[in-house]
This record gives sequence, C-alpha cells and structure tokens, in this order.
Amino acid sequence: MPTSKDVAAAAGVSQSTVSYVMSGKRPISEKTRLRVEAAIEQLTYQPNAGARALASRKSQVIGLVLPITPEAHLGSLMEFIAVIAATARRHDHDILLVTDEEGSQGLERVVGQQLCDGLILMQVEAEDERIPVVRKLRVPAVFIGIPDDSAGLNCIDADFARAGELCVEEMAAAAHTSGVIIGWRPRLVGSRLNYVGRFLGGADAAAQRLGVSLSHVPATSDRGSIEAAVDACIAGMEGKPAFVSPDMTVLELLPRILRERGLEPGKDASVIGMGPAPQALIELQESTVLDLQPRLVSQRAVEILFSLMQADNPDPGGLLELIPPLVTHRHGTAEPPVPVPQSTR
Amino acid sequence: MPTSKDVAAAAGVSQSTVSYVMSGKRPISEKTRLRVEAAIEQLTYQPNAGARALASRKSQVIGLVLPITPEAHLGSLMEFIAVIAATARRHDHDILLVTDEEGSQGLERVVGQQLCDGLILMQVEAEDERIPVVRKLRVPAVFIGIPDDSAGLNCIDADFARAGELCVEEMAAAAHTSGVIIGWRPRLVGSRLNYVGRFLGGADAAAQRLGVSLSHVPATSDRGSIEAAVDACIAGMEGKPAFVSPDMTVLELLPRILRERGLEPGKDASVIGMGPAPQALIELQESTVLDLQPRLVSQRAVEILFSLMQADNPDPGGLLELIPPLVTHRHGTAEPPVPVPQSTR
DNA sequence: TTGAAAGCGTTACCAC
DNA sequence: GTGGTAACGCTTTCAA
Repeated sequence: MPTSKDVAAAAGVSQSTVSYVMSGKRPISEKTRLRVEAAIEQLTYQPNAGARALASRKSQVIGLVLPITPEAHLGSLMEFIAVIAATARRHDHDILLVTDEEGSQGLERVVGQQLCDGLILMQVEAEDERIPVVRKLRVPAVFIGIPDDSAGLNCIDADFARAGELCVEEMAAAAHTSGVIIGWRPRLVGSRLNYVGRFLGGADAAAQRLGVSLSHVPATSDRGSIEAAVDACIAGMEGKPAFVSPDMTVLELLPRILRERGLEPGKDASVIGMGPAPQALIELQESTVLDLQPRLVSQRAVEILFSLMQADNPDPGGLLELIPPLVTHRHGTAEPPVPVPQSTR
Repeated sequence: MPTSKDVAAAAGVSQSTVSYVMSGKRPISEKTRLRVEAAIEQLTYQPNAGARALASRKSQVIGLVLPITPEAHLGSLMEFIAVIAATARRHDHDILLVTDEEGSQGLERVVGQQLCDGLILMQVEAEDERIPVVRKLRVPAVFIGIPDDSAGLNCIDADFARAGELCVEEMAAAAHTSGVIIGWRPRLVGSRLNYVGRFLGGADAAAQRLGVSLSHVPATSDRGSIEAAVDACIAGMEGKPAFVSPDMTVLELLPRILRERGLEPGKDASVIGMGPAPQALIELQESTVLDLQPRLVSQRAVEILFSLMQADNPDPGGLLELIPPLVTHRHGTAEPPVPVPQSTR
C-alpha cells in the first residue's frame, strides 16, 4: 500500500504538501497540485484511516446505536439505517454499528476507543438507560425518539401527536362517528416508548374536536392478542368499525384478521394507521396509511449530528425536532402528497 | 482521555509493559500485572483505536457490504445484520457498514483506507460486479450467496436446492398431485440471483421423484403481477391448488390474495414456501414455512471470515458451505424442528 | 507557496 | 520479566 510519503517522492514535493493537497487546508499552486494529484492517481494512493484518525483526532466515523429488541419492526429499522448510511457517506463519514447487545457499555467502548466522532441513537425510549451514559460521555449525539427528559439533548422523531390527529381526521372524513385505537406491545405499555402516548394524545384531542368517540384497546404483538382485541371491538361497536393503529405490526395483521371474520377492510371496516416502512405500504392497500417519513427523520438526524460535530461545542443547548407525517395512501383514492417539515424549540 | 503512557506512569511501569498486559503477548509477573490493571481501572483507560490500528496494522473492524436494492426484503436483511454484528463483537470486532450506494468503489475505499480487515458481502448475485473487485483486493472475504463462478471464493448460503425439494415434499405429503412455483422479481429472472434457479432445480427433481407435476409462473414483486400469476394458476388447475414460493414478499402477499379470491389458504389451497425472517413467520400461519436459518448462515459467515483473517493466508482455496433449511412451521400441526448443518467442498 | 519536523498513541523488536 | 525506542502514516505548527 502506497503512503503519502511515496506520493510525495513521486511528485517531488514534501509529505505535508501532499496532505494539504488532499485536505485543501492551505493554498497550493496549480502546478504542484496537478503533479501531486497525478501521483496520487498513479499510485492509487488512499490515506490510512488509522493514521489519519490518530493525527487529526477525528475518525470520520459515526456510531449508529441500534436496539435489537424483539418488538422492533426490522424492516423499518433497516429503512432508517440505509438512509443514515447514505447521508453519512455524502458527508464523507462511515457508519459503525453499535448493537445494544453490549448494553450501554458498547457506547462507552466506541467513544472511549475513539472509534467514532459522534453517535446516532435509534428507537430512544421514554426513560432510556443510554441517556445518562451519553450525557456523561459528552459526545455529539442525536436521538431518534423523544425521551421523557430531553433537556439539553438533540432529539428528532416523527410527530406522533400530529399523526394521531391525522388518523382521527381521516376516520371522521370517512364518516365514522366512533373508532378504536388498537395495538401496542406489552413492554411498550409501561410508557417505555412514549410515542404511543403522544399518538393517543393527538388522537384524543382530534376526537374531541371532531365529536367522534374513540376507545383504546391494547394488544401485544402476537396475533392472538390482536385477534382478541379485534373481536372485542367488533362486539362492542355499532355501524362500520374503524381501526386505528400506530403500530406497523398490528397494521400488517389487521387486514387478514378482519377478513377471517368476514369483514372486507376498506368496505366493511376501515383500517387507518401509519408506519415508517414505505415498502410495507404496498401490502396495506386496503388501509389509509400515513407515512412517518423515515427518510426525512433519518436524514435530518445525520445533518443535525454534523452541525454538532462541526460546532465542536460541548453543550449546544439541545434541540427537539418533529417531522409531521404525510397521508401517502388513502384507501380507494389517488394519493395527494403534502410535504413540509417543521421544527420547534 | 488517558493514554497508555498515563497508565504506565500511574503503575510505575513502562509503556510497553502496559501494552503487553493488555495483549497478553508476553508473560507478566502477577504483581505488576495487578498494578497495571488497577491503574487501567482507575483511569478508565481505553486504547485508542486509530493508534492501535496504525501500529498493529489491524483495525479490528469488518466491513459489511449491503446491497440496498428495492427488491431486498429489509426485515430479512436486518436479521442478518444483527446476528453478524453480535457474532463479530464476540470476536472483539466491530462492523462498518458499506452500502453499495458507492458501488464497488466503496469496497476499494474501505479496504484501501484500511478501515477494515475483512469483508462480508451479502446478497451476492450470480454474476456480481463486486466479485472481481474483491478478487483483486486480496482481502479476506466471505460471500453470502453463491455466485456462478465461486472458484477460490468463500461462499455460504442457505441450501435452496434442498429447500425446493423440501417444499415439494411438503406438497406431496399434503396430498397434492400438482402445484405451481410462483414469484420472483423481474430483475432476478435474468438469473441475477441464482438461488431461484437452485430452488427450481431441487423442486423439479423432487417433483419428478415423487411423481407430482409442477409448473413455474414468474411474477414481479408488485401486487398486481402476483395476482395475475395466481389467477392464471387457479384457472389452469384442477383440485386443491398448491402454491410454492422461495420469495418472502410473495409469501406475505399470497394469503390475502387467495382470500380475495374466496380461497381460504390452508383449506382451499396450500401455501408452501420459505423465508429468512423468522419474525415474519407469525404472519404466515396459514402456510407451511421453511426457515432458511439466517442466524446460522450469518454466524458461520463471520466465523469463516475469522478463520481466514487469522490464517492471514492470501489465497486459502475457497469454500462452499450450504446450510440446510428447517421445516419450522407446518400448517395446522405442531412443528417438530430437525436441525443439522452441513458443508461441502 | 512550500518544507522540516514534532507529535498523535500504539505495538513490537532489541536489550538487559 | 521488564524497559527503551523505533516504527506505523498522517496532520499541523513553525520557518523560510
């Protein structure tokens, strides 16, 4: 493997000149720049990442912290990861995977070893054990998800309150006067993931405003529990039932569960919900679906992280950004997308 | 951040002793070892990854190369990634994500910059453009998927031929005398992913052996195309139809498509197939499903890579390993798992 | 506009 | 058993 020394020799310049040609951190005469670039090309030189990190104290790597919990919707996770990786590359950074297999020790490790310059944490919970760790580490970090105590942290997420509202609005627009919100998983009920609460809040407010009645029926992620919840709803409702869910897993199962009970979704019952995986939308044609815009959320997460990393400011105040969902697919109609991000605080 | 120099000072030893205590590469007296370990603990010392990589010429990182093609089943991909990351950590290595956004240039980059010591490539195609690149780079690499020309490469995959056989055997056991294999996507038809061909080969052989008739109907990943294929099958078949597919996307859609046509899967029609995402199995209760054992495949991939990296042998012959699938879920019965990996060549 | 040289924090060889 | 020290390949200050 050629080194910058080799390049310097080949171009007849000093090693520092090679470095400056690559970084552009100081003016170089056209003439020598061309010579150096030619040598680089010729030798197919690539700087050694370790040496560069050592000297510059920057690894050009960002750590992506994933919770591999059984209740995660893997397809959605992957969606985020892909966008994050692509965006990072566009900023000339790479992604190091940090699974929470090692728990928050993994965080201390990757930061302690200076393997990465910043962190993105996914699926952040209401009271996330990773939060005190990150606070202590004083490393640039962005949280995807809104913890209960987000003071001083940089958080971004889909706006679930707005999503709840939108779902109920869709419900009302489809002439339902009552509906049921169904489905989140057992470990989430204890407000572990507070997006559920945010969703309910928005939905309830809209229900009150629009004069529709709304009930909540919890379910776990296994099929039996969802079936039981559906049966309870059907029994207790009058008219065409409407099912609303903020949970991708529930949404994926709902249509077939309804069909098994002789209800044709979209005709005998409405299914309204939202999920972060656009790919899954093709499977939910009978439903009205909001796009949680995972691409936007993850892209912004990366961009916020970069602004933090550049500022190099130890404590930049904290930021809370909510991305409004989009009605992407409305059962039985052509879909009119209406983008517009927004941020607060 | 404390350095090994600080540790040395605190423990009253030389820096090299600290290094040797950490690596265990030379005998250290009990006494000094304890002192050094105490100092490490005390200062919460962690070695700097960049410096370590520079000096040892090993980054302790493995590059995971993902194809983010639209036709990938993201949930399955994620499944693999999680296992690979966990296994790598168990060997004291980290995972760097290499999306093929940059194409095979990304490979040249991560290897050239010496960001990683080895590569795992996922979703390897029959004629994969990454193969000549990896060959040239002469870096330890494991392919998940079997390319047409696998000579000298280290490949591992699920045994799709066996899977095809098993599916047909399941079909015959359910008293079908004819069935149809349905669904792979347009870009895959051109033998891009040859697992389809392997699956068909196995299925055909079994069909011949068991005296059942079998036809192939291609479909794309969009719902309309699968529906058309199903309709064609229903029209042309006599008796209870059996649908077999090696494609997770198709399997997920099949049950509801059948129901829309008044066929209750498992009763009026059989759905038999296999997919790499165990999570999805809960959604496929009406089907007979083989587990492609993504956990086993990815675990072995990592282990093979480590043996290559240790050998440090530039050209270790090549290896082809096929993991037999497992009948995990048989419609309407309790499932008797029958494990046993195997390898060839 | 360019070069020389001092680090950056490890590892590993050579002495003792 | 242990310590000194020369790499490792880059960045960046200081001089010119």
